[in-house]
Amino acid sequence: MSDPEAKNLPGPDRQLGKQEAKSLKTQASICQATVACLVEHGYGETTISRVVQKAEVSNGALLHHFPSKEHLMTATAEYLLSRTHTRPERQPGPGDGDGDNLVASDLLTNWTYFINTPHYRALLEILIASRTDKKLRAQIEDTLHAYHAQSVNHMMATYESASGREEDAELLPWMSNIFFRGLLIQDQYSADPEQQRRMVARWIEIVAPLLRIRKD
Amino acid sequence: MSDPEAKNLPGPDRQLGKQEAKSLKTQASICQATVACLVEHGYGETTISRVVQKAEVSNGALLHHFPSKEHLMTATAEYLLSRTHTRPERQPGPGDGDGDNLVASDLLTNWTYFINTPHYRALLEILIASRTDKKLRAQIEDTLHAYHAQSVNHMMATYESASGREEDAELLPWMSNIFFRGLLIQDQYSADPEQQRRMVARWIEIVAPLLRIRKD
DNA sequence: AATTGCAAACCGTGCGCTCTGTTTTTATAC
DNA sequence: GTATAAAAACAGAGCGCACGGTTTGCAATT
Repeated sequence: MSDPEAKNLPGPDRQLGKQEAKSLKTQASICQATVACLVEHGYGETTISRVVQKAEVSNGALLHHFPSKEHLMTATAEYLLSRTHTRPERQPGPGDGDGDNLVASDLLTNWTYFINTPHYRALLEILIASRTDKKLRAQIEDTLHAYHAQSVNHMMATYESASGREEDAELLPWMSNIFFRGLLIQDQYSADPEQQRRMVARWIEIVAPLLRIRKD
Repeated sequence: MSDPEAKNLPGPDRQLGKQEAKSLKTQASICQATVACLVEHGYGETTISRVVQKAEVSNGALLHHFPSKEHLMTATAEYLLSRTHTRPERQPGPGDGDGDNLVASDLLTNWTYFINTPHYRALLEILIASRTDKKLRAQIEDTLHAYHAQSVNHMMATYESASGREEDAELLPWMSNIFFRGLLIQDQYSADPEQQRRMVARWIEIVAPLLRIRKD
């Protein structure tokens, strides 16, 4: 039983005792359950008792870690964003020689592996709810603004304008995000995946020639 | 808004007695109050009691006309759609000679006087809620599908492709709608109206050359 | 007389949240 | 090492409240 658990790992991971480890584990499983409920039932029907059931923890456990529903949602949003910041990097295919195809495949990757995913759907549920739920918004808006700023910075570091307009480098990627988001909302009630794919393709076809990947 | 024991008169305006007139008036004021609540508080916080308070009617009156919250929302959606189908027709300005400007001004009109309005925001609230609220969706999806079909028809009757692709006539106006919708959702938590205006302008600038107004 | 339009008290349910108790871990004294 | 206390991690019954919806009553209209 003599376990000197003082494994001084260098870096951000400190020595974490048994309690801390278990705590983090349950928190993670609660957040995952929240994500699942958001995807399956939407924000309005995501109740604490449902999350508790899904995560197979007790009511008390959840409220112990997240003292209110807003805290739970904020934590879940941060959980999602932390798993999201490491976007899948563009994998240049064999035939991607010129800049157009690079941008196009990057945008398509963004849609396929970043936006059109359960994780992003869950995040979008929280996002949409936070527009009108004032208590939630008060809790979460700092997180969302930070994410927004980071996204914009990432875009401007990745792209530059190929159309002769400097502003396009910031505008067009962000507009793509907005369009993709609109698609995600749209498709639920007029579900035609083929039409959706065509719209994504057309959008990329239009926007890609106006951008190129920044070299430096 | 169904009329159970209709007098089966051919004309749209029938003789309506005092009760019927009062009934319609109350229904309209309830729907207007619902719209106001949706815009101000969102779907989740739009409760029956709040609508009752706003409309200055009694609880019983509301539930008499709309036997459930879903019925109320469906009726409100139909109310909004009926006021919306008569979109403001394009008013060609003095300098709108060529087709590009016609399409551009049409799209801008669509954004300014149709989408970026309280009415459309309210409709969008119902739309978004109906994705995940199953009871609401069961009530309302026929209405929404009919609206969707009508919108597409209207588009295809209005525009034709100027890019050499037939599909653009259907695709691009619909993509504009989706983009505008995404903007509407976006702006609430990263409110920058100037940026919003720039995005609308840029999108129109990109899309307008690919379309032209159908002549026949 | 019968129906409709409306008023308002009332009720059942489910939600977020509190409260109390129990077990497990950790810090401290010996 | 052992004893002990403090604290943290749960578990679960239960509470207050607001919401959607029901019921009853009544006056105006037909």
